[in-house]
Amino acid sequence: MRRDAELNRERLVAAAREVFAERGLDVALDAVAKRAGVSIGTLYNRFPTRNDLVRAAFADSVDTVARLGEHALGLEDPWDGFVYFVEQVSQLQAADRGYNELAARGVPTSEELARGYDLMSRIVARAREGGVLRADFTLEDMAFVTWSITRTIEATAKTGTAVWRRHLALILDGLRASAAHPLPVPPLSREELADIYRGC
Amino acid sequence: MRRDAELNRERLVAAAREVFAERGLDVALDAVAKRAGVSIGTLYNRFPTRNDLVRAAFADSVDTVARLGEHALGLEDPWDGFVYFVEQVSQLQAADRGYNELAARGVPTSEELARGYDLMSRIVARAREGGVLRADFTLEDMAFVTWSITRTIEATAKTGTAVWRRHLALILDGLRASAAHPLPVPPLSREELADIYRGC
DNA sequence: GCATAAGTTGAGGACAGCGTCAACTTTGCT
DNA sequence: AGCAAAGTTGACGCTGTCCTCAACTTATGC
Repeated sequence: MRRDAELNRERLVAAAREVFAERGLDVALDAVAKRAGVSIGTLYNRFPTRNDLVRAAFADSVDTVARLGEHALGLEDPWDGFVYFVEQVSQLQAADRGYNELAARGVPTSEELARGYDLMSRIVARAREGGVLRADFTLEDMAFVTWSITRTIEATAKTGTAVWRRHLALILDGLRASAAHPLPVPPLSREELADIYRGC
Repeated sequence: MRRDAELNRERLVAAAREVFAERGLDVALDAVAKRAGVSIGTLYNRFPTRNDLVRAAFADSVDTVARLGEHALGLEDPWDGFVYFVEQVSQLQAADRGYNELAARGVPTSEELARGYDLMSRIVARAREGGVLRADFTLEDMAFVTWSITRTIEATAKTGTAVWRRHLALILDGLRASAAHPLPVPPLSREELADIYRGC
């Protein structure tokens, strides 16, 4: 790739990060091109679909989450690890509208999801086996947590305080083994969830 | 109002109900006009803004919810009443995409909200005083419940089973007094919530 | 039955976002 | 320096939705 092309690519990704964070994933792409100081044609040349751009813009968020997951697994108490992970990810979502929307809708690619799946799977399993997380809670149920927080962050974005923390605390209280009452319906299957995130 | 005008009005409202239920509140309005068998001009003549149409279309949903609320208050056990109400409203949401979106965004009018507020207020207070609903749960916290379910219904709409029931059960488990751990942040104030639903 | 107010119609202007492509500019190799 | 390949540009056509309004149709009271 030519040097100027590489530079423009970087500018575009940086601009996309900013614009997505401020205005969400559905912004008009000219806004990104404009902020990058590059023509719309160049944007399309480099990123033929909006998704290509989204993926590029959030590539390092994926890394961040992976790091958070590793750290969570490093904490001695499994429940603390679980809580830590959920809280930190929610924090990321609260700070970045684009990332929040991404968490709600899912990325239309399974590549990096697989990585996150494995990590979360371990965090959940460990917490469950530790005995504090309720026994009937599955990895797929994490989607409920994410979706919930996602919506509350969205709705309360303009509020001064981080009210989502209150919501999250209420949710977590329902996930403790000590709070558990029988659940009426089986969890989503892995395929169902994958379909949802893929948009089928 | 002339007889034909009245008829067209009814047709439009009926069409709006159907179309909103199927495709959400953001459908192109020609779709509604078309289904009503009426020209787009007539639609705009009768309902100058989209909101006017939405309000008309969901007028009786508001009544339904009121009836559910009354019934909930009639149940002897306060907690059962609370659960009944939340479940039934969620059911309505699951059956009608438009209503689900309405619950998520709020109606840009405070008229009928006031009525719902009063009713929910009583349901929540009674359950709290009954001792099963946690003492630190406020009316405003109900928004968290609604938002959560709203999102899950949306995401899992194409799924065969009513997975939202599982999500709701998890939520409810966190609302019991026996599950309560201290909450980190004060609830939304009534004004904050009103602003959110009004879209400020 | 006729006049007139009430109501309807749908073509069309305004707008916003998408994505393309032929003409132009820049890079970097020789 | 010269040149081919790589890259950039932005005006433009397309699509979809909104909303209006001048011309037309219909209901109703007399």
